[in-house]
Amino acid sequence: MISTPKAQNIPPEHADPELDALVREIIGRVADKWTMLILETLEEHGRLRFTRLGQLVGDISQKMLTKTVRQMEADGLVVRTVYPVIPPRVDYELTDMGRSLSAAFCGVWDWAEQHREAIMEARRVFEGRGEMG
Amino acid sequence: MISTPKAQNIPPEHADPELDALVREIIGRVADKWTMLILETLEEHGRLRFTRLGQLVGDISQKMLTKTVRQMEADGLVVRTVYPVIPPRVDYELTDMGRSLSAAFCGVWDWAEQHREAIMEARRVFEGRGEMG
DNA sequence: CTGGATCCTTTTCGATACTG
DNA sequence: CAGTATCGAAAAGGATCCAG
Repeated sequence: MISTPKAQNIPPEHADPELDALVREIIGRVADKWTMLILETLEEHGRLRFTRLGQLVGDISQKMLTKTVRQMEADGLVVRTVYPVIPPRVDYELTDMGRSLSAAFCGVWDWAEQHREAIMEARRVFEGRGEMG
Repeated sequence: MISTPKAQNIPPEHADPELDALVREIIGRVADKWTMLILETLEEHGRLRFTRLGQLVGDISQKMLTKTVRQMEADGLVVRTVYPVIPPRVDYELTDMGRSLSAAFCGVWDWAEQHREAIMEARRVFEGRGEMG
């Protein structure tokens, strides 16, 4: 690990180490492939059942779907509604906070779509220079 | 893995499976904790040397810093400048594309800062309900 | 100083089997 | 249907040593 000597000239607004650590932790959870995909799917399709959500997300294992959606529920991004019926039925839906995060991620999705060709080209150039494996 | 039967009513603009896969792959790479932190650090501080970049990013090992920054270079997000001096000096700087991605992520950083209290509260409530380990 | 190479631990993830 | 439990493969990540 790289040593951080004294954190010298940090601007006052970024000075609080605990707050910064919390924001980092949140980013670490939310800036996740599956979280983003599930967020987008629920934003687009609204309330969904477990299996249907998995189908629409795409290549996600049931294990990761369960885990991610639970974490999102714990963070207040989705609400989980269990119907006491047989066979069981569980619906997932974004909260207002979940929708606001989805909106915040819109810029990243747009960026990815708009720059996909430039990225492919950059990779070709990099490959051609013979660097990396 | 959850089976995706036929992908029935997908809107035409999201129909291309190859394009969608590519955008997904890009999201998978940029929606990464280290990538976001390095992006932010370079956006805020401008051109930086390897060690200094690591210090400013924070708790990152040299291995992950090297790996992430190489990947970002391959994708055209940063330029790496090697000075033929002893001891060696290598500078990292965002490209225009890197800066545009940083801008796209701004909304997510703002979201994390603005909702940190709501998230903590949601976690307390969830914990109190006794769900999850 | 900037990493590459190596070893080792931890975490992630998928596949499978099983339950209410 | 909506999970939980478990196993093993694979990837992420850290620590250390070494070279140009």
